Amino acid sequence: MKEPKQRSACPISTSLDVLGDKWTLLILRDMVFAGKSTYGQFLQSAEKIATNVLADRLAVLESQGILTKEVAADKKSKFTYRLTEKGLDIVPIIVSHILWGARHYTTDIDPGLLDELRTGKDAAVEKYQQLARNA
Amino acid sequence: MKEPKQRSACPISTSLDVLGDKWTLLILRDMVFAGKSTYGQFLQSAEKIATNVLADRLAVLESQGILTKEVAADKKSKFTYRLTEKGLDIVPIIVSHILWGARHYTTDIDPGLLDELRTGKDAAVEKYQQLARNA
DNA sequence: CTTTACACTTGCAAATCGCAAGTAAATATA
DNA sequence: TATATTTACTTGCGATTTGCAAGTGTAAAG
Repeated sequence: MKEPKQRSACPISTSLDVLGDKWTLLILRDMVFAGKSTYGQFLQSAEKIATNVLADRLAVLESQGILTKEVAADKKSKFTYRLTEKGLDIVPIIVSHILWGARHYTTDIDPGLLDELRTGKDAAVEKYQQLARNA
Repeated sequence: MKEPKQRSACPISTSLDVLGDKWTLLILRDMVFAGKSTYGQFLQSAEKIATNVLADRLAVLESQGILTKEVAADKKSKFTYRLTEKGLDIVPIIVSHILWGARHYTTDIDPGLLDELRTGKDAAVEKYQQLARNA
C-alpha cells in the first residue's frame, strides 16, 4: 500500500526512493537529535509539516522497517515511534546533511555540536545512535 | 526565479531545501561516479529523468553555485556542467546514501567500490572529489 | 457527562511530475 | 548549398503530490 517503487538497482537511487523528499529526514532528525517520538511532537517542529504528509511518511517509514509504532506506556490513545537498527543506520546520512548545510548556508546549529561532528564524526554518529536506542 | 526557499534555520532542513528530492543527487552521482557532464548524458541514466525536470534541477544547481555551466570545448551547441567546490562537498552525502542503500536493499553496486567505501570512507571521498575536479 | 488531548482522515485548490511533442541553434551530410 | 541530425531545451496537459483547513474517532480528564 505504501511501498515506494524501486526505479533502478543503484543504491543511491534506492535510498532516494525511500528517503528522497523534503520531510522524511526531518522526522528522523527529530527522533535522533531532539528525542521526539510522537505524532504531536513531530508536528511542532519549525518547518510545519502538514498532518497528512506526516501520517503518510510515518506509514512509509514503518512499512520500510525504519521505525516501529507502538502504543505509549502512559496513554492508550498515544503512539510511540522508535527507530530500528535500519533506521539508526540513517544517522550518517543526516550528519552529512548537517555538515554540508552548516558549511554552505547560514543556520542556527549549536557550535558545540558542529565541532563534535567535524572533529570526530564516526564517534559522534555512534554516540547519537546509542542515545536514540535508549530513548 | 529558481531559488528554493529556506523553511527554517536548521542545517538539515536547509540542505533538504536544495537537495531533498528524488533526482538532484542522481545528477550529482552521474557527475562524480560516472564522469558525466552534459544534458544528454544525464538523460541516459537508468532512472529516466524527464527532460523538463532535468532542466529545472540543473538551473537550481547552477543558481546555488553547486555546478557551473559553460559552452563545451568542441561544440558550441553543447554545454559542459562541472561541480564547484560546494558541489564536491556533497560527495559525503552521496556516499552515505550508497552505504545505506547497499546495506539494506538489493542493488547492483560494484563490490570493489563498496568495499573501498566501507573500509576507507574518508580517503574514498577525497579520491572521487579529486577525480571529479580533473574531469 | 462534557471537555480536552491525541492521532489521524478528508476535501479541495495549488504546485509539481511524467510523458509526448515541439522549438531553436549549431553541426554534419548529400 | 540544401537538408538532415545533434544537442539542449520548452511547452502542453493529465496525473500525482502537496499544503491548508476542517472534521472524525478514541481515550483520558474534569
